Amino acid sequence: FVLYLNKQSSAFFLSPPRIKDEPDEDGYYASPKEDSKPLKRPREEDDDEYKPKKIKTEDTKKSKKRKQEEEEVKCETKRAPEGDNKKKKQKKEEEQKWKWWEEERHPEGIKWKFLEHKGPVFAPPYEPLPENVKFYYDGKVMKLSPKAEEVATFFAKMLDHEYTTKDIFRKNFFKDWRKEMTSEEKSTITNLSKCDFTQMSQYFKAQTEARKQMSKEEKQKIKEENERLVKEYGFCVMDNHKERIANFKIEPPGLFRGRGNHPKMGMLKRRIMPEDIIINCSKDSKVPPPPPGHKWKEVRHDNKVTWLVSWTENIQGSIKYIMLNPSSRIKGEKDWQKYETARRLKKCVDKIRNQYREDWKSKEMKVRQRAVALYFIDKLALRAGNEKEEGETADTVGCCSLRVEHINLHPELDGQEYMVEFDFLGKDSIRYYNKVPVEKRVFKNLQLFMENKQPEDDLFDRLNTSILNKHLQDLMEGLTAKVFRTYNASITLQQQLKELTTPDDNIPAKILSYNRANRAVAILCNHQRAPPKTFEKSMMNLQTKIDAKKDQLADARRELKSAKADAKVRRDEKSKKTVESKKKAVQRIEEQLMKLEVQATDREENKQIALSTSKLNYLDPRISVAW
DNA sequence: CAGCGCACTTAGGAGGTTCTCA
DNA sequence: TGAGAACCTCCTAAGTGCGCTG
Repeated sequence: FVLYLNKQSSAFFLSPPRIKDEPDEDGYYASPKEDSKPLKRPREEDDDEYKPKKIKTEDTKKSKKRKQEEEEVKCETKRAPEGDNKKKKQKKEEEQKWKWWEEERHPEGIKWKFLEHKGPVFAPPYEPLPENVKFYYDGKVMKLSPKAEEVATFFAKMLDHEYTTKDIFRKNFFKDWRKEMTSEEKSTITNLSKCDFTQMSQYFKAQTEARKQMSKEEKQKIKEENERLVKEYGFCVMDNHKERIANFKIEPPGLFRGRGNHPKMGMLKRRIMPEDIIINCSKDSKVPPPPPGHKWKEVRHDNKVTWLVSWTENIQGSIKYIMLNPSSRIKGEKDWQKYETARRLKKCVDKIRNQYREDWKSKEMKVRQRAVALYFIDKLALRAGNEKEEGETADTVGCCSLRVEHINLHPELDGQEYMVEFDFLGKDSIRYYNKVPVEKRVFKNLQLFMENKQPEDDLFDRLNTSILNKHLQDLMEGLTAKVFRTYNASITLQQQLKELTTPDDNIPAKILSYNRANRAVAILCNHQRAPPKTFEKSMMNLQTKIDAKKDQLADARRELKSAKADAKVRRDEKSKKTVESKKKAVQRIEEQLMKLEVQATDREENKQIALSTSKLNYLDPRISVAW
């Protein structure tokens, strides 16, 4: 079953249950028996460590003992006298007793004690085009300076992409390209439309093709070379453990590809040099040397953060980081904490729901807006919706940043009362479109919030994420808007799995059920994907197969019928046997048909839905394991 | 309490690799 | 065995949320 889960969540299967991982009163996270044993994480300094194949289980006695100890800690906490400060202090002490596999936990805020790494891998230097690949301006051959040529190749490589037809993209690109030109080039090249990149484009296409056509040995060689690079730079040592680094390669230069309608699309992402790089490692480690003839921007020793390398990117001026792989302790632990917070929310979510329902009646506008927004976040799993700088990014919104133009109120629609129609672009400019019936009070409140406002005005003008999260913090320690998404995603999976699966289903049916449960979550979270380019065709192929199977089935049935009739007349062993084999054939074909139909359903339902994001980030893996 | 910087999580697309089935 | 589908990994953009400052 582990195969159905993304490998990147694998840290979970290896993490010892530090507090009781037992089902609560509703059977939430009911674990199989084996699950209660602590699982040992192989810690040899092994090249394969990041994808451990064997999971050793610790001996049961020891685990029982540990469990008892943890239980005692818990009980003590429970018996502890009330009083916030004391409670908090005790909680901190309790936290300090937790272990990440027989290890001391760091004091709060400290992320590591020792960190050593080899530094980043820089993008390969630019290789000038061969002489025979020409660039034409206004129909005439033109030899570009290396710098201008490099930037031109970025554009040429994207020529087939829709991006290069967009006005903003072209404008931004041309502006930044001109900055890289010599004054001579600048005076000649004044119009992008007169630039002919086709030879460059063809050259790169030929290269891609050649790469595809390479022999097995050559491909193997490249693969080995990559593996060597990973071996050398892809790992670091953090607190006695060798850990895999997620992105040890510095992003190569290129043209910025924003998502959606991004005002900066096409701008030049400049090459990152060692002089841009900040190295973070521990004082007592071997500091990675900068490339010969270069210097780092800075070397620091900050153990309150998890990153190894950072630099400032030139498009938005934001900081980029090199951090560890999801299989690392530091990421896995954080991930686990996230799901534990979601589990804590489960315990008080009813109270919170009652509270926000009460708040819909509040005399204070601010409180009402907060309550309605929270209702949306809870019911529809919307994102928080931080403010963003206007004109710097694509125009997308979340809950708190919804504008009047993003919703439509229908007192009645499709035979239902109090319908709200949402239509806005969310993260990554993915459209959120949904029609939902809401409670009358919510509907009336929305009417109130929209009164005397322009379409481009904020729906929740007295609210932002910081106000909302401060309120949530008061309701439960560690509660923020995003916790609702995690909680509702995981609980939906659990409920759907329970509802959709029957123990005696066959395997394809169970897979379909699991995918359907996963799909319910993906729909809730609005995780979409572009339908595969060959979707229609592949669907048609499948349908042809199904039709053929159906014909085959009809034939087989007919044959069975005639065999039966035959057997009735002849009454001999041979004809009886024929009937039996024909029967089996019908059965087999029926099964095959069923399998195909299940496949078709699964694929059709999955056309525009991406299951991976929820699997990776929202579904507590323990639910899947338990199922 | 606004505004900003920083750190970290969540996201879809591209493109390569592996699997499946006729 | 080969084509096409499915899957996986990498890449990097785009979110969330916290803490500091004035």
